[in-house]
Amino acid sequence: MIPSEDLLRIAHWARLLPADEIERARRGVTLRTLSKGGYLCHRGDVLDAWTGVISGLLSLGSTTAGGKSATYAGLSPGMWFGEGTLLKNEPRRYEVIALRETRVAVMNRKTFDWLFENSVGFNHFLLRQFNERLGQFIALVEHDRTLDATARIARNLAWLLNPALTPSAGAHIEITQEELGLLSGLSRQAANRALKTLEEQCLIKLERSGVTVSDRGRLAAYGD
DNA sequence: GCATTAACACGTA
DNA sequence: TACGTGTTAATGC
Repeated sequence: MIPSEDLLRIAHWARLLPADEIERARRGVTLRTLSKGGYLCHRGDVLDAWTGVISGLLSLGSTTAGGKSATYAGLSPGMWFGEGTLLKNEPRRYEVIALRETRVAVMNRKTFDWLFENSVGFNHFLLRQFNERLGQFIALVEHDRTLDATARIARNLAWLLNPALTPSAGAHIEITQEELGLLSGLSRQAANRALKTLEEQCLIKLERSGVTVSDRGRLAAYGD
């Protein structure tokens, strides 16, 4: 259980809810810290919770039988995820790993179900989030085969800062080039080259342990 | 050709 | 000192 002020700070969707629903929500949320490399869940786990990233960075991906790992998306502060698994009541299909020490907020299933059944504001948020994710998925199947390293980095960066999913995030994100490489399936060196290319085109500004995006629209459409 | 790993130099927290 | 970054060299598909 966490105070209402904390919930409002870490969960932008809470602002869509009336006071009584915020009260209900905060009672079902606990905080947890994952250390670097730690698993939030493995593939096949039944994780009975909905999760929000407070600080740090998570990667969502899978590992093949051969031990090869693939990352599908980064989860940055402000993002909430896992609703698909909860609504379908099935095991997690992916694994979620902390790329660095990460604070998460965990909402238990009972609370999630109650909000889903009773809160109009909560459902508006879920629908909006589904819509945004569907848009990303469509873009992925449309262009994935032809994307080069620079475009993959550009897309991952744009996704991490999607204002519909992380309205609290500005144009700046704290992420190392190595972490961006992990998310994009590239080595640190290749990620560095791709980022330099994007910086030369004035789409981003590189900083130590961070990137500031100057033109998110062009970044998201890079390579199209 | 483009990506990967390994290695090293450099600046900063 | 440890870490993030920028670069180069050797190697693989």
